[in-house]
Amino acid sequence: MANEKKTVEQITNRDVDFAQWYTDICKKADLIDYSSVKGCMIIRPYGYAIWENIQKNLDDRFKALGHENVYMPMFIPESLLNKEKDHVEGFAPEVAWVTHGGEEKLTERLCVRPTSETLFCEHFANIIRSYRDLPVLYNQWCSVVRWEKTTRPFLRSREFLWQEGHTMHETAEEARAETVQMLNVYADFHQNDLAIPVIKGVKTPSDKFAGAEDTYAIEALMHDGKSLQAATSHFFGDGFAKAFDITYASKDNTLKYPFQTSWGCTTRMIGGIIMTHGDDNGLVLPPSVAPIQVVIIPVAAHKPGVIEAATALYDKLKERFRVKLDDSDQSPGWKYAEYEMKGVPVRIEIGPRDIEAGQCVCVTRHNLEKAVVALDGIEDSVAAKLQEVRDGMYAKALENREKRTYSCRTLDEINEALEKNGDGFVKAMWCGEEECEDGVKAATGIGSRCIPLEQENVGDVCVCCGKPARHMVVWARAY
RNA sequence: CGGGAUGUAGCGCAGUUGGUAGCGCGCCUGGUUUGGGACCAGGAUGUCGCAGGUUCAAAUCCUGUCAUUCCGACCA
Repeated sequence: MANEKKTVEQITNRDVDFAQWYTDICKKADLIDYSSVKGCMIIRPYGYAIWENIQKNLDDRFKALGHENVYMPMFIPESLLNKEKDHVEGFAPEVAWVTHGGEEKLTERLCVRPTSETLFCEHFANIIRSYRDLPVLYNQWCSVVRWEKTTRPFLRSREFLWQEGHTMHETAEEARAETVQMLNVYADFHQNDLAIPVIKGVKTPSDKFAGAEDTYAIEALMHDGKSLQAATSHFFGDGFAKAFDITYASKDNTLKYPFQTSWGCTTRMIGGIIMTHGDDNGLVLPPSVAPIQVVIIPVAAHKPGVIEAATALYDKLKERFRVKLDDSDQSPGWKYAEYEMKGVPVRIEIGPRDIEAGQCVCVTRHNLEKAVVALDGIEDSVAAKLQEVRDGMYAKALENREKRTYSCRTLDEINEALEKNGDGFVKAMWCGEEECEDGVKAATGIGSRCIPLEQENVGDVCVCCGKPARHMVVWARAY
């Protein structure tokens, strides 16, 4: 009986069917539910709470750097979307159109924003007059719509939540510095808060954002060896400014075009958390964004003093941590499994034996190790445990990435490495020609992810054509 | 967008040659339990994804459609 029950609630083994495992976690950890429209997911309270924590953390970081939040409309008139040529070409195939208002056909159809560059540009043209108006440092939290063909929860949904920063600067240098600064914010957030190691790099020209001069990105390697673009930061130069006629009077009293950036990250990061840290027991959440950082489970709760001790513990911890006391009448074993599925970083068990001894049992989610901890000074012990979880998670993720990173000099070496060790990051040299980028993809199935900012010399010639190499590129299969 | 698979109770599934729907878990009530998904007894829950069609009769056969999922091509 017990076995049957376990089977019903169990998730697919991660290493047996990674895709199915991922989907199971999304549903069983109560992160999402499906709606009746393809690719549009319902983010449930537990999933949304993760997003809120991500938002809070990043929003504080943005504001500390002088950015202000704004809100733009969700509709873009077709003529406005069409103003920048590369931009339209990039997004037109995947926008959703509004053609009617009530029963009446609109004279001009409106697209549901797939991104808001055009709206920001239209607005910037109206508000930027003088060099004194610069820089403009805006950000917006909203949802955007892209009519994807293949959809997956968090990783690729037709509507997704994100943040898009849009800034305007006097000089190209200043805008470029902003672009890199924000890339670093994302990288720091991923590594320190999400415990996800990332590679910072520049996209190859074929992989740039539609309308950007340079696209920077951070790439993270998931447990199955596929890469996830976790955030992007774009340097626009003055291309959009020219297309939208945004000018300002400079100090020398001449009209100039400002330089622009945009940068964003999405609910996709939640998918990244799942695929980087999750295991066969379910989700594993980084303490920094976990809706519940500590769960307290009273054991033998009916025995005198147990609930009182658990409540006292809860009161002690709640000032410093997001803590939950589960005093429901489920069995302790059920609760252990439940909060493991939900990825709660630290679990505290407290029963009669512990109370007697003035201690509790502390279990860290990422390695399921149990430790006996004194109730005296428990706040600091829990803080240390949470740090231990974050560090352990990072180390584990980094170890997986190192294990799956291959330096290759030839296409054959790439195929051999992937064949032998499975998917991962391939470091290989590139001449800079798009034909060779395509050539690598055709010969090995992996694509260029980015040109890392930190370059290494893996060889002197292009892995594809053998001509002199210009960059070391990281290649991988991607989500 | 192409190829495969799947839609029956909240979840996992069964349902034979067409005859009007069942099992396990969960849920509710009562009791006993409680240190790794407890046990006993009783109870409630369904337009069989949706729309057409064939038939005296459709969960079952046919057509269409929507959604989920996997594999490719495209994209955060």
